[in-house]
Amino acid sequence: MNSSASTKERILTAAELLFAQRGFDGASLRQLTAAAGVNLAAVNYHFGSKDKLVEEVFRRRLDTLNTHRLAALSEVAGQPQTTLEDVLDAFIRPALALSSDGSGSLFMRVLARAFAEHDDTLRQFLSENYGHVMRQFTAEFARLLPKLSREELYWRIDLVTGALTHAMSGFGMIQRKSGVSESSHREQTIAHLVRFAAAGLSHP
Amino acid sequence: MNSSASTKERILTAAELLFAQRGFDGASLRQLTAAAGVNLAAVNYHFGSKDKLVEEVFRRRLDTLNTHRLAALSEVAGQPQTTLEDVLDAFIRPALALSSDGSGSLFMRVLARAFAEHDDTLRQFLSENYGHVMRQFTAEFARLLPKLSREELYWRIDLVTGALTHAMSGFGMIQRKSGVSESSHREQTIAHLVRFAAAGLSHP
DNA sequence: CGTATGCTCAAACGATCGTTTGATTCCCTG
DNA sequence: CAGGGAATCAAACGATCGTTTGAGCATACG
Repeated sequence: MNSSASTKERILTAAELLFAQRGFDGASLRQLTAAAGVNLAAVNYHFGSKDKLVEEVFRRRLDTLNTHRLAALSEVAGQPQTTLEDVLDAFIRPALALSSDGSGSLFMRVLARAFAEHDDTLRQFLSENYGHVMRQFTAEFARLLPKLSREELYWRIDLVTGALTHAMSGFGMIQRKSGVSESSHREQTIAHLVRFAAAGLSHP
Repeated sequence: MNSSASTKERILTAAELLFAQRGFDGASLRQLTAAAGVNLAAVNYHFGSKDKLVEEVFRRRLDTLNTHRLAALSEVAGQPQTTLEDVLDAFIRPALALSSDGSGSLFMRVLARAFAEHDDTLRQFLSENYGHVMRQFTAEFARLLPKLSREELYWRIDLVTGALTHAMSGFGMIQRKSGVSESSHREQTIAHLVRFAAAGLSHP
């Protein structure tokens, strides 16, 4: 099937699918390696352990996602004419671009699971490797919403994060009407999410 | 009968804690029964299986939660002077009352896990026992937001649901300042969530 | 050609899982 | 007080888990 791809890539792709469908505990290495068409021992050979494989699944997607997010943010951050919607667009658009890129949509489901799991090891891994992204966006939100107290801002960002994670984890299931192109459907979705988040962040 | 109810209750309480901490798959019946101080076989004796136990954990909380939500909704639904904030209060207040009631706060974490898991069996169970509540609230939202299309309304309700689930699942972790009573802290939290949800639902 | 190296393979490891069993204890009722 | 169903118990069941092993295969280099 995908015999052209490397063994590591096939494992990562199959892991992303099964982790999204059955969770990290629910997906066994035997199901996983069978779906990838590789030997059972290949996971421990190439990744060391199942936990390391989980981290690699995150790393592969988050590296590109955060690069795109920071690139988009750097184009609007600190500039006087920048609006709240611009910053939110920089945060949301790369995630939805990932969702529409082949199997990447499954990754948002995996990310939503990681949020629901309150596993300390996984949270620490995510915080260490990608906390700086949220910090940069938070700083820009604080600049654009100077009337909000720090506590109030954190509250609203947390609520927006929950809404966006919830929505984007189910994005693959939202059927677009026939006659509407993929890109225009995505643009509509981005507009929905950006307006909702802007209203939730900036309401009096 | 009384001693069996005690055993059942202790199992349910321990299950709620461990399901919130480690997930449905992650929490084993041996950890669970040890924490409850009962024999391993007690789960299968009283509930039939682990899956039935999971359903009972949901049923115990959702029965009272839904009753309180519908009771609060019936006091404001359909009346001309009712505001969007009133309906949201009827939805949010019972959930936070549950959260501050002893170990009930853990249940919101369990509920957040159930949302993240896309398990069909669990979703069907929740839909059967929970669906009519959301339908009644949705009807009232539609009445108060007549300018929104059906599709747009569903979008916003889904986003609000994600935000509230995310926030309330972490409610137990939010430290209230010293000198602030439990009830006033809860009132502040309710006010935060209601205003955020109202802004997200009703923005132009 | 010979051999070293990276990779794949079937097989087995010990641990833990949910569930079942059969004996034993408890408690209510006649 | 005696009998019987409900509840609890230790123990074991088969299945499945993540991981390890050591032999076998491939390709590249001296």
